[in-house]
Order: sequence, then structure tokens, then C-alpha cells
Amino acid sequence: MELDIRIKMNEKLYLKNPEQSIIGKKIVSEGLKLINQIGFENFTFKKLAQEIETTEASIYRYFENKHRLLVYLITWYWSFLEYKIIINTQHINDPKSKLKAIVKLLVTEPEIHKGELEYLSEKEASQLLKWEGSKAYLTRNVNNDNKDQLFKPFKDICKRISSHILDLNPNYKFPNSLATTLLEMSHAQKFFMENLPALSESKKSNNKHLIDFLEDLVFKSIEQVK
Amino acid sequence: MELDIRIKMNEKLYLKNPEQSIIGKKIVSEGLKLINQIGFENFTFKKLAQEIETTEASIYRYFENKHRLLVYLITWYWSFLEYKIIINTQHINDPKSKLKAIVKLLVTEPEIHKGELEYLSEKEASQLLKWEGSKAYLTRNVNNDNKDQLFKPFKDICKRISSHILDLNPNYKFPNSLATTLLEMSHAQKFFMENLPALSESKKSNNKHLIDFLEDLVFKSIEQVK
DNA sequence: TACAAAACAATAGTATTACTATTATTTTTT
DNA sequence: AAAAAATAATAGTAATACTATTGTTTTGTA
Repeated sequence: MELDIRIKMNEKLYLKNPEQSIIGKKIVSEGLKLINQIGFENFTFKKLAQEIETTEASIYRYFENKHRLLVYLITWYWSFLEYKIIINTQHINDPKSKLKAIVKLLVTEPEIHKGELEYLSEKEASQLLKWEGSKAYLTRNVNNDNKDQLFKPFKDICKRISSHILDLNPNYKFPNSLATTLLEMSHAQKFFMENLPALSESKKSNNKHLIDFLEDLVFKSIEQVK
Repeated sequence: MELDIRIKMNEKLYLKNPEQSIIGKKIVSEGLKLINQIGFENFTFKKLAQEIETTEASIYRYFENKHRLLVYLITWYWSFLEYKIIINTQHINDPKSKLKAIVKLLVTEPEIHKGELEYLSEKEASQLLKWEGSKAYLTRNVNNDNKDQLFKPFKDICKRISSHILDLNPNYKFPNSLATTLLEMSHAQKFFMENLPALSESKKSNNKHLIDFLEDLVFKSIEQVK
């Protein structure tokens, strides 16, 4: 499968569309890498400017501040994930197999593409989600950001998973809560595994084990008692 | 029940024990309130100094930086929560009732104590956990912080819940993962409910509904298929 | 009680960060 | 080829994060 998706980004995310210029694309793609390298707290536009050989002020013409860039990157990846889910599961009819495929897609960390055609690296983006994902919404600005529809991509995946849950069991009472639990835990548990291993069952980063846990969690919750 | 617990804090958390002076206690208690008011990103030691009528430099003699203060506050609350769990569930013998009591304690947001004897407000601390909790560990410093045992209180609660899970079903394969899911979701779902309501079932902040969801999640996962 | 030692807090800084107003340059349109 | 529009760089400011040094209390001991 080769994906080269042009994802329509929310216009409130930027001052100037970074996809429309070389420097803009560099801000986004190298910004992603640099945040992963040094962490969001240590990341500054000045450091990024040095990296891509431009000036701080030029970056500010594209993004209001570094938090907006973070939200841009995270929502890009959420949208990307939804496309990936759509493409990889549309041929599956059985709702249970569909959910299993989604769990696998959420957990599996992508390998680097040989071609690396896309200007944003999927692997880097999944890394970013794991380390900085919740910082996108854990801000005093959530309500305004939410009014600007910035979290729509996250809500869309949530709704999609939610609807598959209801396909399996129309009487299940908490489809949205279960969907967000699945979405959040698919990266949070990876973080625990890798960084606070006492909190996790599998000692090594073992996706199989995490997939088993999440499938167990989801299907035991959903399945109707006969 | 009246709790006036002296929680032994990890000495690596501070440069100078804030419990040993009036100004130290003020830093911690007013720091908690100020972070809740303006959010961790906007919080600075200078603003806190103005609030408690001291100087920035004095605060730096107690805490290396604002992140250390955050970890201090969050781990204090984790420890507090474990004590609360111990006291409120030691009389319960049935492991299922015990887990139910724990879920309720995790979800229920405390009212303000009439007396307000403790120098740290439980209500404020639970608010802090909801908004800033994961920022305590989502840092490039996790590994060092972990080596310094800073996250022990979190691990202790996790282990306790985990052991109750195994009491109920010794064959359950993911007790730690389920425990951390419960711990994280008990505040994350509240955050979604209050700030991104499309992601949640209950339209209003309704604890009953969240308790139902978490109990459903936990017990369906644990219970042995007969 | 007196005086030194230790503990503590405030002053006054520096380097970095976050951000902006203005100017300069390039590109596009006519 | 000139005018208009788009783009980027220069050169700043205010706030933040932190520290070295000095000044002030408190405490322990003679």
C-alpha cells in the first residue's frame, strides 16, 4: 500500500499555509523531528530556525506559536490515522475483524517508508503522539481550540470506532468512552512499557502483548452476555 | 473521616524541604492553586512569588524548577490517594466490593473540607491531576526521574489495584495494564466530559455515569468466563 | 548574654525565550 | 518594465528561567 494523502488541514491552525512554500514544509517536517529529538518543552522556534537555516521571524509568519505547530502536527497524524484505518478496513465486513484491524493499526509503529515521499514522516508522527499527544489538548485554550474545530480529526476517529462498537453490540452503553480509552491507551501503554516498565506487563516493547490487552479489554466490554 | 496525613515526600523532589518553613508551605499550597488558576504553561515562579509576597530567588532555593514543583504536587496527591484508599477499603473483605470502592474514590471529586486543616487542598490537587497529571511524566527526564523513584507513589497505587484484580481472578493476564488504564481514565474521561463533550457519553459532568463505565470495563475484563 | 556559625531570604544581575514592528527583497501581475 | 503583492530578514522588546552575591535572621554554644 502506498499512501500519499493530501490532508486538508484546519485553516485556524496556521497564519500562512505551510504546504504552499518550501520553507513552510520544512518548518513542519523538521519541526516534527526536532520536537521528537529534544522534547516539546525544550523546543523553540529559534532552534528550529537554525536547523532549517531561516530566521525565527519567518517561522512566526506561519505559526502563531509552538503550541499551534504541535496541534498542527498531532491533528495531521490523527487525520492520517483515520485515512489509514479507512483504507485498510473498508474491505472487511465482519465488525469484530474490523475492530481488531483498527487496534492493530493504532498500536503498530510504522517503519520508515523506503520512498519517504511524504513530507511528514509517519514514524516520527507516531512518536510525537506518544510523547506529546495529550499536550495538544491539556491547555487552558481547549475550549477555544475546540470551538475552532481543531480536535475534529480526533473526534472523527472516535466516532468511527464508536460506530463499529455499536455494530457489534447496539446495546453497549459507553461506545465513545470506550473508543477514547482505546485511542489514548494505545499510545499511553506504549509509553509506560518503554519508560516506566514496572507499570506494564511486558518487559520489552512487545506490541503483541499490548494488542492482546486492548483486544481483550474492548471485546469483553462489548460482547453481549448470552 | 478526618485525614491529616503527613506524607513522606521523596527528598530528590526538592532542594530544601518546603514543609519545614512557612514560606515553603506557602510555595507548595499557593503554587497548587496558582497552577490550577492559570495553567502550568503560564505559571512562573515570579508570579507565585508576587502572590505569596516573597521573591523568585527564594522559591528557587526550594525547588530546582517549576516541573519539580509539579511532580512534588502530583506525587503528593498520588500518595494521598493511596492512603485514602487504604483507610476506606481496609474493612472490606470482598475483593469486588473493594475494587468498586476504589473506582468510586478515584472518580469522586472531593468537596472542600470545612476545617481545611491540611496545608494542601485535596480538591485543588484532584483538579491538578486532571489538567496537568500526565505532564509530570511526559518529559525527556522520565528516565532520570524514574531512577530517583519519583513515580513510586503512582506505581504503588498501581500495584495495589493490580493485586486486587488478581484476587478476583488469578488468571487475568494484564493486571498492571488494566490498573493504569483505570488510573489514567478516571481523570482523562472527566477531562473529556468537561472540555470535549462530543467524546463522552454523559453530557453533563456526571460521576455516576463514569463510575458505571469504569466498573463495566474493569469487571467485564476481570471476570472469569464460567 | 554574647558571638560565631549556620540557615535563610533578598538584590541584582545574565542568558534565553517568545514575540513584533519595520525594512528589505523577491515574485507576480499588468 | 513598473507597480503591486508576497515573502523573508533585521533588529528590536518584554518576559522567563535561572544564578552569584550580599544581607539578614536564627540558632547553638561559651
